[in-house]
Amino acid sequence: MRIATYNINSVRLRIERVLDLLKNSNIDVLCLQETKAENSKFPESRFIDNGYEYCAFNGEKSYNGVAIISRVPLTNINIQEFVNTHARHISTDLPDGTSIHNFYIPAGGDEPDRDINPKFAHKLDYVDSMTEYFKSNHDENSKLIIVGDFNIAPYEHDVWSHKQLLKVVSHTPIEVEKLNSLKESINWIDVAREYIPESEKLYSWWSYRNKDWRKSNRGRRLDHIWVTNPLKPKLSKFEILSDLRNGEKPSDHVPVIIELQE
DNA sequence: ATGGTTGGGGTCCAA
Repeated sequence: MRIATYNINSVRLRIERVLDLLKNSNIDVLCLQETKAENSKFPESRFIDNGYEYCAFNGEKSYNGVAIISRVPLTNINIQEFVNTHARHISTDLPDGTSIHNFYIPAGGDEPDRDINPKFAHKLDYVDSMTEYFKSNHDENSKLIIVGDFNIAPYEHDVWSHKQLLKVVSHTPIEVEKLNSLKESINWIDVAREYIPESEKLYSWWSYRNKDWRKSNRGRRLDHIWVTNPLKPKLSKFEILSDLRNGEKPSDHVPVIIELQE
């Protein structure tokens, strides 16, 4: 079973790119963020026509939006609201009973101060609300996967310069602390760092504002896949498709993939 | 210290 997460920054603009990913990387379940399409405009038929019969989506006009695209049946599709009504979450069960939660955590604006920046306050409250949700509704012995654009790069080597980003939203100590509490809620395992040591630079996002993303390589690891302990022995592969930052009209994020043995 | 780019929808907001 191959599961991917990808912040696509408009599913309609990049539908061909997404279909290529599904085909070329043999994906079973794809979780998208920033679809930027209300549900009536979600290109569901394009996925169905390409062998992905099961689509669950939660969108809104212009902003946010998440979706799960699958070639295996999805059951118990559920949408939770955290803090407000933004379309930032969707979850489903897979045939083997594993539940998967797909999140688009708020970016948080520019100023890392909750008293003067409501977007930053929203981000911190959002992560707190996720922590409460998992603590009260789930436990570490269930088969659970959480994926998405978390908009937080927790470790020193999850950003290109720890020192220069300490006061930049996505890598501030308060955000990292909130993310750590979420991680501890039901003892989540950060799959990326099971495969690639914390001492190694690892990114999933590069800003559009750098002329040559590869040359400047000012990246951040904002996209995550975490699993609970019962799934740990089933993990068989981890990939970040950095090459997809290239080509015509790329997203600023790249796909992150895990493989689980059946 | 500043500005750099992109997408959606509509002449600006969010990332």
